[in-house]
Amino acid sequence: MPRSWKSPFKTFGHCGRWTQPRDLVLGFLAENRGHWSAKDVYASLFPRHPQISLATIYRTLDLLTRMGVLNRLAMADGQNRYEFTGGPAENHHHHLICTRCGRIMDTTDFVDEEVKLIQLMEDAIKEKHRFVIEGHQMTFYGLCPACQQERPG
Amino acid sequence: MPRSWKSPFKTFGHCGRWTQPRDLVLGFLAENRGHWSAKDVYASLFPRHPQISLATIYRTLDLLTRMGVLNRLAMADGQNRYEFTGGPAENHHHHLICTRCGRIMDTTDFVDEEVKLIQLMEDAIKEKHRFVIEGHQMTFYGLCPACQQERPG
DNA sequence: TTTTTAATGAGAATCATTATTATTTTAGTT
DNA sequence: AACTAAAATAATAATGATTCTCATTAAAAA
Repeated sequence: MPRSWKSPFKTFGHCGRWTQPRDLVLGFLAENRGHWSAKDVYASLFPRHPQISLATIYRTLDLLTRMGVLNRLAMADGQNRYEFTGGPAENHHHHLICTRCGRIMDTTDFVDEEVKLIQLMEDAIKEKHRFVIEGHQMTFYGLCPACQQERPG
Repeated sequence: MPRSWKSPFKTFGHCGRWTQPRDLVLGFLAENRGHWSAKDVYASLFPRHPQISLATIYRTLDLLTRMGVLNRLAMADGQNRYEFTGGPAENHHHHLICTRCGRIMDTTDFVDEEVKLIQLMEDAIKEKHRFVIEGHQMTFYGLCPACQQERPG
């Protein structure tokens, strides 16, 4: 029986079989840039695809992360969140996390300067700690605009 | 009844009542610099203080984090880890996390340059995103020396 | 010492994630 | 298009970290 769906994402590297659930999960994350939990993805797919199981969402998010297509963010509340990695151009950004409401914002400020410094740091770390670096993350913690109002001085 | 223990940590700011479990938890983290999970702390205290409950460890780690005495690290495996914040001098470091075995190493390379850049970034972020920054974290992911040997190619 | 009330211990409950297993699909082959 | 072997899935149980509940204990103040 022929498939009833077409994938625009089959060009990704080897990942076993490309199935409809995998396609839907990746499609959601590629088309909705942001930082999504497994439950977010599940809830977004549920109306049109109620048969897809939460376990499959987890498996797929893990697979796509291992493939480098998604980026996993460990949050202090114990939920992981995932974001579409994108091409090299849009790839490089960092996060602002509100310590009050948990909101995550992206920032791309001073990327050029940062890339230069990171390069220096990575070389030094490789030399000194014999640690081979594959990636890095910068996270700023503080208060988002909405929460600044609500917290007493 | 007089207390049977003396705290060297009573100088910390307001935190309600300073109790023996709180003292023991803080004592452990202050004297054993590293990145410890709640269970690590529980296991370390158990031999001499088996009556202290895991729930109290969690409550205390959270309290000390909110006080700024500890720093909470969210790990991808869903476990939080805690480190003693220390004074301003030793305060500033970042983490190397091995993506294979989970080992965490500290690094203090290029702190001066990094502090300068971070200051620029924070100002820009405050201006542009109206986000008030209280702290930041840099994390490098890669392979620790031991795991470089074991991973093929 | 008495009193007030925050903090604790024990264990149940919750929440995110992973494992199990029978069934369904994919993708390659006729 | 049908056949087949292996991979992936759905459903649900199991796990593991963390939080909650509540009766009891202990800290700090009077």
